[in-house]
Amino acid sequence: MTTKNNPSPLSSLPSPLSDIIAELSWRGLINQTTDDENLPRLLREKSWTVYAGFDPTADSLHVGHLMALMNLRRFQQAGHRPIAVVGGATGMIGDPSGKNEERNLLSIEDLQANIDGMMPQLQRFLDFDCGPNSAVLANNYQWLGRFGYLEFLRDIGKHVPVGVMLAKDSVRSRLERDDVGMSYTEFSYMLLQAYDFVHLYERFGCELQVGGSDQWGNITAGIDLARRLCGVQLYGCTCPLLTRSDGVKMGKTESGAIWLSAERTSPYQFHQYWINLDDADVGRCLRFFTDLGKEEIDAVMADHESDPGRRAPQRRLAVELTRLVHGEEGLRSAQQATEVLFGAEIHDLDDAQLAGIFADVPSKELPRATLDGGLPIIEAMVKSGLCKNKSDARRIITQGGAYVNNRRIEGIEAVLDKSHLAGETTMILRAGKKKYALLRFA
RNA sequence: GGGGGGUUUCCCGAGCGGUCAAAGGGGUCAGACUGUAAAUCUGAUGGCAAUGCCUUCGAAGGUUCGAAUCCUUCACCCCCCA
Repeated sequence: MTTKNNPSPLSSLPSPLSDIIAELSWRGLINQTTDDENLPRLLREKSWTVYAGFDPTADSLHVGHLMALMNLRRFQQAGHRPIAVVGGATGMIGDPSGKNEERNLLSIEDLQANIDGMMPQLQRFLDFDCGPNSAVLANNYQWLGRFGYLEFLRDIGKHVPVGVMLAKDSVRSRLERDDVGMSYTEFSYMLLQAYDFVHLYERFGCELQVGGSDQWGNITAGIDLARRLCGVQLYGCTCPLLTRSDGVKMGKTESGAIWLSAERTSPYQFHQYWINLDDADVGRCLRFFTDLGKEEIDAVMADHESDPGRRAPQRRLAVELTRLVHGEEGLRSAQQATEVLFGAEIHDLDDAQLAGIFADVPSKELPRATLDGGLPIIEAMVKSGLCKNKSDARRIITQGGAYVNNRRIEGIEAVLDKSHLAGETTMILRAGKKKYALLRFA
């Protein structure tokens, strides 16, 4: 996160207790609920407390977490109270749901670092100062950490039939495989999450848990436990797993996940990811990830039909999401870099533009003297990080994919000198259509 | 315990003494067309001081002028009979 803690305004709140299920439903955000019949009505009758959990598997959230986060946010906008739970305890165990092999345990230090990284990100999406439905941020280590093993077995484990646990998808799919197994530790994971739900019910009156479709088993485990332990009926609601039209998990690229932290994925890269989204996916993403209403999304998509070349929905999506995740500042720098890089041939850059670009686009600094004798283009491509070695650079140049300041370089013998500087000290290299890097000669 | 099959370049998968940096496909990358889209077409896809040199075909040795290909040992995987 580049900018401060000002979650974008929730002032445009729909009137309290609008029909949240209907809202999620037209957005395509409901995979299943535990009570299709009554939940919509119940959620209109009073303000609920709703929770979603996030295990600290990395020091940043990524696009894959966005759905659940936006869900919590929408519940808050609809007048409910969201609780974002960081899995300080559950993260120590590892959720087997959706995983096809046993995971390595994280060290306590790593876990803490991950929690520290995720907390402020979670805060961006929710409003912590809006009266009775102000968001709550919690760490389940606070209540799970103090449990003794025997105590847990007596108080919690006694109420959970193993038959039911074995029937859960997350367990069954693992047991059916003969190449991997499942440890007792991971098997127990669902009990911890089940108890989370019970605890949040007792402590905050939380009656609804939301999450991805892979969380269904864990959510229903919590509901069962609450029924046995407290004699109450809790509810669950899952959203679909988000994949792109080509089957790849949304937010995954060749080079890894798209993160929400500016250190891992710069605002520019983040912005670019959405700009480059397939036409086939962009409509869904607008519904999933933005606060835009139905009319507005329909309008943008209609615009796209009549003039696809403008790629209005991708641009709109990129703007909305970059602003939400990186703030106005991050958005501005991403847009500025985009404008310069994807514009025409680059001649003169002013300092303001440079500052914006340098923050975000991969850049390398080289001694100014490098230019005196001339810098072979092959070397420049490698030094900038655009090409992984000289053969690679040769290939790209030969095939016509190398550009300096948006002007194609012809011939692998080309040598760069001061005349190639786009500004005082900077050259803009490009490999292919959209991979940029800056070289600064200081 | 006995018998058989396998391990190949990012992945799948051919090759079974020289013509093998290794077919084919997938992926990836670049180009053309477009729209920083998709589809399609074209090309590239071990490295380097580059018409040559070096490293690669599970690991280590060996045979040979020459080994991914043959032999030996080891490791891992699969199948069949116990």
